[in-house]
Amino acid sequence: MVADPPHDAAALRALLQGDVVRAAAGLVGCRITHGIHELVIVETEAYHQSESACHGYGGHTPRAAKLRRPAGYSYVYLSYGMHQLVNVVVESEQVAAAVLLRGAVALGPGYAADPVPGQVGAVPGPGRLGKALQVGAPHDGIDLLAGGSLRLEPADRADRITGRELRAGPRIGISKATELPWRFCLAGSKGVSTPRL
DNA sequence: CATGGGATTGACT
DNA sequence: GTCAATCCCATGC
Repeated sequence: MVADPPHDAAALRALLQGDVVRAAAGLVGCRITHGIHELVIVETEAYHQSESACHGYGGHTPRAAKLRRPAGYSYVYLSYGMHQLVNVVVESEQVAAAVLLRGAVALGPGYAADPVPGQVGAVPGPGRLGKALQVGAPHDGIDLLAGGSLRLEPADRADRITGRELRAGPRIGISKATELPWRFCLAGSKGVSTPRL
């Protein structure tokens, strides 16, 4: 499997409006920015209401409603009482689905722009990603495609992600629907959490 | 209304 | 490898 992230805003929006699994694969290589904090996404997981590991599984609960936002909105929630996990809501408002951002490589102040092997600024793990981005509860429900302070951006050609090897495997830290290979990561990136694929 | 289990991580044995 | 920290929310009485 080869990484092929969108390189312009229209392609990014179209990706997010489509299938959640393809969106998860396509977000690897895209950037997420919050003020001066800028990350290249290197690991993601797909979650869909049709499978039991998803927060939107099994009906219309308050939590599930957060996954039924328009494509491109954020879903940020507290895990284990201490980690802010960042998701990008995808597909339509009729469907509860989102992509969890699990790993990244930091750009910007103090970091070297080197998303692939040997890099500085690795941000492996969803908890670390939320912290590196400095997001929390106030950032839940934000339109990430609206050009605000917290925003999702297409892949930058300079990052040289397109064409690199993308690996798929089972999702991490869940006990249900573990058979689905819905975790995606950029091979060889130190921004990928353990266990590496 | 009370309870228990996480889409985790870092420190410690 | 094991464990605690810490809180939202789904589930069950």
